Amino acid sequence: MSGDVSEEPKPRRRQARGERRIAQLLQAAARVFCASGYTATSTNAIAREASVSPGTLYQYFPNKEAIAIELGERLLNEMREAHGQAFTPENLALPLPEMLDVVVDPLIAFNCENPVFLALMHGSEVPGRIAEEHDALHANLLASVQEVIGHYAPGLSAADRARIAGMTFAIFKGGLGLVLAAPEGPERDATVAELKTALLRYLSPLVETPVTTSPSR
Amino acid sequence: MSGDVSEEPKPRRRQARGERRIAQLLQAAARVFCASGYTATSTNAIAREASVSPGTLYQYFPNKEAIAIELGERLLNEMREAHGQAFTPENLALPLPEMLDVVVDPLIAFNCENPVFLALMHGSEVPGRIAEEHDALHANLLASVQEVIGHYAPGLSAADRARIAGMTFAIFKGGLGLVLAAPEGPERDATVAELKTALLRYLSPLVETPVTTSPSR
Amino acid sequence: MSGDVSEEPKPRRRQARGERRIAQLLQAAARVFCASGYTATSTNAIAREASVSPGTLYQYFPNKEAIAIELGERLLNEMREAHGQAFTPENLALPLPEMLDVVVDPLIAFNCENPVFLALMHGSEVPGRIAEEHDALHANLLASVQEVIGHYAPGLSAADRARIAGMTFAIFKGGLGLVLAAPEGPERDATVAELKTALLRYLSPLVETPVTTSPSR
Amino acid sequence: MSGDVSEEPKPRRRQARGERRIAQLLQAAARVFCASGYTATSTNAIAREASVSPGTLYQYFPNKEAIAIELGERLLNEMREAHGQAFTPENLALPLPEMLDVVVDPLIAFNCENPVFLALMHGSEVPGRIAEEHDALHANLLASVQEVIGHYAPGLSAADRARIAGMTFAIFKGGLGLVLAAPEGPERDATVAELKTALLRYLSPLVETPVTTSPSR
DNA sequence: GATGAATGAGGATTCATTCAT
DNA sequence: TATGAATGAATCCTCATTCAT
Repeated sequence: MSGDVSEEPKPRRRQARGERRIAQLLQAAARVFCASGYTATSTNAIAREASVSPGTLYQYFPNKEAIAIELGERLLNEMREAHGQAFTPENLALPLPEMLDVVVDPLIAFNCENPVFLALMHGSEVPGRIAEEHDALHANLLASVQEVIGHYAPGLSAADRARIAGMTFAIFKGGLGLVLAAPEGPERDATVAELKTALLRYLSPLVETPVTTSPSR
Repeated sequence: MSGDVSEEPKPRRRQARGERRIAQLLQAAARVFCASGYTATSTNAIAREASVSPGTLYQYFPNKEAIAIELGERLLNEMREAHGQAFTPENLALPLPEMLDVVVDPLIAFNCENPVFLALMHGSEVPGRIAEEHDALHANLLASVQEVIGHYAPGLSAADRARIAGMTFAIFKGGLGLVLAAPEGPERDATVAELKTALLRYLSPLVETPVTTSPSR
Repeated sequence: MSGDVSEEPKPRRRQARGERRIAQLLQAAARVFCASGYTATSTNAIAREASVSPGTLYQYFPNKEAIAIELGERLLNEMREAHGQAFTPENLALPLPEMLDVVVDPLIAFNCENPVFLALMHGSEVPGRIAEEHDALHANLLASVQEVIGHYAPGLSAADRARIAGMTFAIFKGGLGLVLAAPEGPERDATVAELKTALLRYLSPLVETPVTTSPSR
Repeated sequence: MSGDVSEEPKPRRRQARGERRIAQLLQAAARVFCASGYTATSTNAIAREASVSPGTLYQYFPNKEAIAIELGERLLNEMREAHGQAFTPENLALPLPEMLDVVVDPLIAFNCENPVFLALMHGSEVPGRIAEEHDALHANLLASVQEVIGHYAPGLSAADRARIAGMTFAIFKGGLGLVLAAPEGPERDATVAELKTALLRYLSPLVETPVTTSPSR
């Protein structure tokens, strides 16, 4: 790991160059996916957007699907790195409204800067069925939501938790779409606030507090 | 020449045949849209599914867009005819929870029988931007939601009402996706219940009643 | 021819009806050929222009080619009937300039009223090779020109006469195109005059007169 | 990095290959246009004739029109390069008969070697109307003819010159068709001679010479 | 006869993917 | 590695022609 210095420089440079190419291609893909949707995006268009030849694209990705998968993974990691502290024990100890602020705001911010994220999750657009390339992303995020739900409502059955997490995630995705569609500025802010309101209203009753007024469930 | 009976049969039959063909094509299109998504669906695939030659398809529709539009319109009308009584004055006079039962259940039932409906609304998959062919459908439904919202919360500003209607519709669409993804049976029923819960929790605080039970906002 | 009256009425009517249909179709074809050219014209377009179903068209003509052929033949006959007296012995006895007036003017007039004629002769547009459907028309007219040439210059060898007739006809067709392209009015008239001048200049030297003014050959 | 030799070969080769492909496609197009006429020619047929896939054709030309345009331009340039000296001051100073020899012969020779030229000018076959893709070619040549006419008959009004140039060009095109239709050998030669005769006879009277015998105009 | 629905091969064009350079 | 030319299957759509009514 430390020793063999003589042989590595070139590979490293190559790897570095390769990494740069990959990043370049993924960014281009992100832009084109956003502009045209995943299905309607052609690999040639991605290559063109990346100012690279189609051959080069295929040197790094076997096909369009692989690009979507890699892009999704990277975004997920990036999100985790940037805002992963959202799910720290301290945050999870916060009361629900505060937790939502701390967790949802950065999530939305991240998605505003990376609108592909939602594009990838809408994925192959077939409602109810999610294509392989977008599945991992989806499953991953859903798992996080489940975890949080489980934290705030530990008494739920696995099925209930899954269902509630699914609904929460669905609300979030739907609201996120509205947020991204709103023009930046007060309108978008209001939409964000509305989304948080919706989530709060949906989730509050689940939180087991000593004094619950409405046993709505 | 004598009675005006002799002339009608043929045109009528023709029209009937044409109507049947159109229906057949639209049903085929519905199936293929559901299976592959709107964008990825080819007109040839629709023709094949309808056991018809491509030329025949083009005798009735100038292009894929037109199929989507016609399909959307018909579904909308069908829905209105079947469950249009949902928005009767009597129903709008019901308390929110009952109204949701009366309105949402048939809507969901309709969508379970016509899953294209959601596929069409997800439309061209680019989040935030809705293609022409799906726009009308979307706008139409959104208008209905706005109306209902306005009915239950007449004091809202136009902007607020629009935002809330948008969020309500988004929640509905998201939940509907979950419902359609759930296998028929108790799981689907539970998902439907969950969706109604979500909508109820989101909308209850808007209802201006003297005595509000849950001061969640 | 005289007796059998009882059976004919119906067939006759039928034939009459058929003739009307055929005329209607040919007129429609003429219009469409003129507007789009022979090759680019579809049989469906002809049927539509004739306000008739494609099936009906094919009841009278086996294919597009047959339409062109029949149209050409009819035009030729019409032309002969209307202006066939052009080639009477008296006219052929006229001096060349007068003959040209008497022959060319009606020809051009006829073509101005029936611009398909030229469209059909340009035919399948492959220069030098003339498709079957337009060949007969061409050959027929060329034969007439040869006859006239032979009349005015009886001393020519068959080959010379054929060549000169070909060139004469080519000049006429070329000039006719210019005439049809010119807007009706003085410009068209001038073009007609120019065409006659060209023909006269080309043909004068062939006329064997004792005193030839221009020894250009 | 040291000499600028290392970088050029590839681009150059690429360009050379591209040029070769374009040339190959244009030659193939020329052959097919000649054989079937412009309208009836399909891009697939051109690709097949060029032993190339349809995709390759579309890498170089956006559509059939572009092929015709490029082909026309190249032929025009080629013609100008090969026989452009035709319109030198010296030639224009020649008496009409000699000028025709010097100008028409090479023109015809060029067209015999490139019969597409005429096919392109006959163009979209609708008499009187010339499609965009063939218009430039036509206009260009017509302008040349006008220039020459203007040189030999400077006293003409613009309208007269235009009309005479049009007629001259029409005669030339018509005669050229006959030439191309004639089998190579004495028959073709005779046809060429006949065409020159026709042009000479048509144009001679225009030439303002001190002693004109027949003021036919 | 007349209709117009139906066919299916064919045309223009695109695109994921491969390959020689 | 990088290029971009090349491929050919697949798309959308048209059209000559046929056929049931």
